[in-house]
Amino acid sequence: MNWTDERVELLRKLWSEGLSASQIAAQLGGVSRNAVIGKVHRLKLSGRGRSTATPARQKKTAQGSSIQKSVSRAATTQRHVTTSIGATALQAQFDAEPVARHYIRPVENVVVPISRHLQLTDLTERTCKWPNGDPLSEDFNFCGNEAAETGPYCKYHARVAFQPASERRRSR
DNA sequence: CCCTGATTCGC
DNA sequence: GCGAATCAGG
Repeated sequence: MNWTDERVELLRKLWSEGLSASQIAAQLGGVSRNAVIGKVHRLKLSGRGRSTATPARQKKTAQGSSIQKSVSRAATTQRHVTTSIGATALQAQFDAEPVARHYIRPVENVVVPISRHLQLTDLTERTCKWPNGDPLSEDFNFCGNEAAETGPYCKYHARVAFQPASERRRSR
């Protein structure tokens, strides 16, 4: 899979929108999240808004090769920045979301991979059975992507179904 | 355990 | 340039 102009453009867009590398990889298709991250770095747009302010690291010993123990941590200008990180009150303002407002909400804030339009009769044991839309509606369909052995859903839908806590960390 | 991005390095 | 493997952290 090459990085065509369109794909790079999409990558840029999604990345700037704050999507995670794995999500972007899922949308682009045919690439791993590592590929996305690698590309992001190559494009020099690693620092997005913020989220994982991971400090530069320096390790890694190639795969079972030489053991480079670079112990160069001497010249570290220690600065005691008086970070006044507001121990922000946990009470954020929760917008009261009337359930009856716009009830046809797109399911999740998580971007779904390809989302095919499979009908109920098209489902097999290996297809993700994540429902899209209103079951009573005509355009109701299923994800249909490859489902994991661990469940009826594909990797991404399984995530949105079972782990809302993990990613709620990052503020959209 | 799940996930995230960051880095290195062989290709 | 590409991305798997790995690392480091939440």
